[in-house]
Amino acid sequence: MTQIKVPADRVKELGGGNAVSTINDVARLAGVSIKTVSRVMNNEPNVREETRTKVKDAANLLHYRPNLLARSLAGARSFLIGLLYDNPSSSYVIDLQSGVIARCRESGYHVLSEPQDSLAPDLGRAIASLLATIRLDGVILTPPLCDMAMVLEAVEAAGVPYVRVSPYAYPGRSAQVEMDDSLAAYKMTQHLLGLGHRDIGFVRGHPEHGSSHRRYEGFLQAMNEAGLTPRSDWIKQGFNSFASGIDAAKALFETRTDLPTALFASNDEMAFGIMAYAQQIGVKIPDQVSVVGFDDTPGSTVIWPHLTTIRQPVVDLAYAAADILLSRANGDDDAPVLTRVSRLLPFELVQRDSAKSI
Amino acid sequence: MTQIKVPADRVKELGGGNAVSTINDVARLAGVSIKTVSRVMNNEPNVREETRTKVKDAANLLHYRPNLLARSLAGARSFLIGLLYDNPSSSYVIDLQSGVIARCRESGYHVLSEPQDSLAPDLGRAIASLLATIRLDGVILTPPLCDMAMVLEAVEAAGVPYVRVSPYAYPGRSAQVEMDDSLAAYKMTQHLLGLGHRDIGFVRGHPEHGSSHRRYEGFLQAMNEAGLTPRSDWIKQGFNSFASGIDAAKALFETRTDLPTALFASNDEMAFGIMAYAQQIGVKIPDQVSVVGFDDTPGSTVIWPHLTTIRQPVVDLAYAAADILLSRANGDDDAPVLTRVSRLLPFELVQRDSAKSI
DNA sequence: ACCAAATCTGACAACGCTGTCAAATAAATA
DNA sequence: TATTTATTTGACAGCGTTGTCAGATTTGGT
Repeated sequence: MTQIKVPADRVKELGGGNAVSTINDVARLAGVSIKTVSRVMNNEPNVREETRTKVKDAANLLHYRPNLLARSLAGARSFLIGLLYDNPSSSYVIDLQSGVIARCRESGYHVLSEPQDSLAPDLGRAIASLLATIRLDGVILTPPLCDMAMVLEAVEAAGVPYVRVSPYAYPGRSAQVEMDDSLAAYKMTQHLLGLGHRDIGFVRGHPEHGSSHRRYEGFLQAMNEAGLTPRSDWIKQGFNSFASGIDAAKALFETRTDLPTALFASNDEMAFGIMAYAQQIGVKIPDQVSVVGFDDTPGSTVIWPHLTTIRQPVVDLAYAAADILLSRANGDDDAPVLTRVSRLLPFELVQRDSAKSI
Repeated sequence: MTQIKVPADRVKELGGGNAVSTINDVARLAGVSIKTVSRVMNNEPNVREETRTKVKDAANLLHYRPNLLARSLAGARSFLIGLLYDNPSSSYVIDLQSGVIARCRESGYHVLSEPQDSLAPDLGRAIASLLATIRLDGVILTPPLCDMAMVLEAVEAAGVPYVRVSPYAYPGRSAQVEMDDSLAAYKMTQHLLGLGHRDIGFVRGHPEHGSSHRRYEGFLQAMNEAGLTPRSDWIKQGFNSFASGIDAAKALFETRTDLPTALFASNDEMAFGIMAYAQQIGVKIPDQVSVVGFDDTPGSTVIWPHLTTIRQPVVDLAYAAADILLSRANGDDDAPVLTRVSRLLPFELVQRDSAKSI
């Protein structure tokens, strides 16, 4: 296979040693021009098969890896994707990051993690500055950043393609990936109904969060379709935190007699709060009250009983987001339609032990 | 202040428009050479104050940001730090990442997050390849990667400075940051002792994990110093998982009569398992048995009662690791001593509700 | 065997910046 | 004032790639 006839010791001299070898080393060893090496490394057409193997062999011999920075500078692509986020839960961010990185690796891309302060007044400038400093091939925006005009404007002004994950503001303004929060809440409610529950309470999520409204809608719809009208004193406003779950539980359980048989919390954290409080005052879960959450955070298998909840496909969402960016960056550049694609990913209702039939 | 006399419309023509402006635009606008602009942007000495402001004004006017990629290619630094990790818990990784990013931002650096598969046989090659592709200015290695010979060799071969976070293998081989696991376990045990406990059990951590041994040592030392000999049937081997915590609890609580009054789990996850099982079989925590953990994972304030545990300064550790790298990269390049520095950071015993006095 | 059309290949100029070194200018000294 | 010395500036050559375009080679059709 190795068709190169070069004295073995020449290899070292050409860069096989400690220093990283460059395209020039490979070209010299293979006896071709650097441009041809470039063609081979980028799988470009119009290279004779014989030449191609010659170059590949030389590259392998020298452990040659094209320098990403040089490629970016010379070419149109930077092989860098930016992930902009602002702190939601750590597991959310990590899942997001895993998904993005997984997809990026498939295409030789790398990921720059750039947490931002969504409360900073100069957020727009910070992002503009970032994008001016590093010409990213794409940016992935997550809540709450993906719903902020300032952010969208900065990214658009820089002309960098972007995808939003689970956005709720400015629909249709960009490509996006999401799951159907409303349907998931609908299904969860149906699940509770199927378990025989009729007296179902709901703890609403943070009103600033788009998904909170969608989840509540899904709940209402399922109830309506079952011919049930939720009791208003069993609907509580929470703020997605453990503490607000406790508060909601306090209010809900005030009268120790007139209790709902099931409680649907708009996110896991609040469900944890409810369960903690219930345990404190001796309300048995799920025997007296079934509790379900939403998100499937790591805590849901730590708490006892394990929480029945909705698993968001965060990794997949992130993978899909990166995929949109990369298939645009690699393949058809002339597919502006892709810019506005929207992908809807399936969720999963994971049944554990915090809800049981009545 | 603005000493530039250029017709306003010229600004646009020079790059104030949509396109990102380059060092050439600034040089032209300021009426100096690009080298002088470079000097100003890098805060190099030997530039007249007048010239400096002239350049700065021009740069501001054009919203000029030096292109990181070009800087890397031309200069000796890449302004990129790599964070290599392999999945421990998501909160651990996120904390790590936050700390690294925080420090990097102070110096205009960016972070490449590069999860690795520590079980992959070609891990060394993967890392070598990464380092050949992107000339990183430094790499941060976390457990378990920081204890693998293959990894260290790859990084050393590439000649990239690196810092290890909480390593246990190959002491002294590199710069490192860590906390004193042994001392922390010692203090926690003393805390339990101070609460009046004498019958203390211990659930050991994963034997492959260096910190597991240190934590156990700290426990033993405190017990010894108190003149106590731990009962061997109250020492259980766990594997850092929730499930192994349950298993340990099962064994420990088998005889419902002869129970320890306190249980020290080598990590939070196992403590959660213990608490879950205890709750199941009706053992009251902390009334009958006090339980403490180690790590202060997010779950510890979700579980009820909230867990008394040791807070690892993960963010600070990561910050310190990046700091070592950056002070080397920026300041004294001729400080090879720095290469082997070791920083020990303080932990914190956080008292919550899962342990009470006897 | 000859010419046009494909198919390969290479020279060379970017990309945007930093490093080197020499030239120009200002300050200090005699 | 004439020199020497320190300070400030700029020209220019890279850094390791890709893009452009022209030249060389092969292929296909008579």
